[in-house]
Amino acid sequence: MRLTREQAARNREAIVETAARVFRARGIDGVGLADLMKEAGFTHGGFYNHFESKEALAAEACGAAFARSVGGLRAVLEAAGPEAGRTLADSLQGYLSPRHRDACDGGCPTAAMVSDAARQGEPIQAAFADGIESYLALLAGTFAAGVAVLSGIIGALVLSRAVARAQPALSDEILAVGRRRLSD
Amino acid sequence: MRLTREQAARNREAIVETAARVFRARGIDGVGLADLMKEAGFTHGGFYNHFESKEALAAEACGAAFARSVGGLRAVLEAAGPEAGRTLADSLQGYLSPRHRDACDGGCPTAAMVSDAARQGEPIQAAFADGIESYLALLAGTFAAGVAVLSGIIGALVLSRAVARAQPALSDEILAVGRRRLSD
DNA sequence: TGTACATCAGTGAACGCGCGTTCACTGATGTAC
DNA sequence: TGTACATCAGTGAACGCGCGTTCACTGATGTAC
Repeated sequence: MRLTREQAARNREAIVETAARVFRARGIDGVGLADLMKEAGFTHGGFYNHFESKEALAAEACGAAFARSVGGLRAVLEAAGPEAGRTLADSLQGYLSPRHRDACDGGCPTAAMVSDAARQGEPIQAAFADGIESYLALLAGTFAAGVAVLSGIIGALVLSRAVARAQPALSDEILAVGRRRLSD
Repeated sequence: MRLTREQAARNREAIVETAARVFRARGIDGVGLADLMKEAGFTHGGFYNHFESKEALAAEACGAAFARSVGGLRAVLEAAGPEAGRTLADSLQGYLSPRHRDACDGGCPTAAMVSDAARQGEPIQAAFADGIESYLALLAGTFAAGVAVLSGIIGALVLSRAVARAQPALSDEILAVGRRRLSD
């Protein structure tokens, strides 16, 4: 049953991508390795052929989620690739859209996992710190301006998600106010 | 071993208060009922004498945490009780202090549990919605102004917590920028 | 007011289940000759 | 280039453990007479 090195690497990557998705949707502690491996198309026994521990995978998955997310923002700013027509303003409006609110698994890793991150150890928080620093550097000219924008949109998004099931109208209003503030 | 009604009510309250504390610190899914009951001073078998399920307790504990938190803010605004000397500005500065960042268990329940809340069902999100609406109503004259203030401070606090263990200096800077913005 | 009994908040053991992790095994790939 | 063997990414069962929840039991409180 031994696979080619290329296939093994592809399988490993599939596990990381799956983890990046399900950890955002259900939380790092909310997903078991058996479930995760099944979702990636494997049995769970093989997990330790690729990763030292669940925490190691989680750190890598957070890193991958941030890399993709930061890459998307960078593409918009450079007006390159498939994002050529989009502006930063479009991206920020999209960030505070009901669509993004309702799709944690492909969205901003910070918004999806902040309170998890606060309880995790150094390896996972390091992935967050790298990602957040990249955002801050890209978002505005100064550190302070970056913090202002990032805190505002993340705060509004997490608030809207925290009340979405109980008070959908309140959730929508919070997003709408956030979007309106961005265009000032 | 039957207790007086008063004692039973006090014990129940102790469980709720303990839950409000440990759920904020370690997450709702991060604490088991056995641990929680032990911390409150009981064996875990008696849990179901007081609550229908862990989720029911969690909803009540979130409600209690919000009630205390909102009550504190209201006391400041009315300049009443032991908070008579504090201003709203003091409170907001304190919200973005390293002290509040490092003490999830007694602090703002929204900041401590937002990403948990996003994954929970209606009963828990209802407690969040009530709490957040109270904050919005108290914080500023208009709904939009309330959303702006609340998103900004919650966003900054959760960001600072997510990177605190990996990059303490970055965490401090995020808080400092947040505080500076408040005094503009 | 005093007695007899039902109530119920505790205790502690147990339930089935899923968790992260380990392990013996398989068999095609990769390597050494 | 062909053959023999070591490597290792898979499989599937098992490990001890803690989870939420249930239950039989205890004995002081609360209630009915």
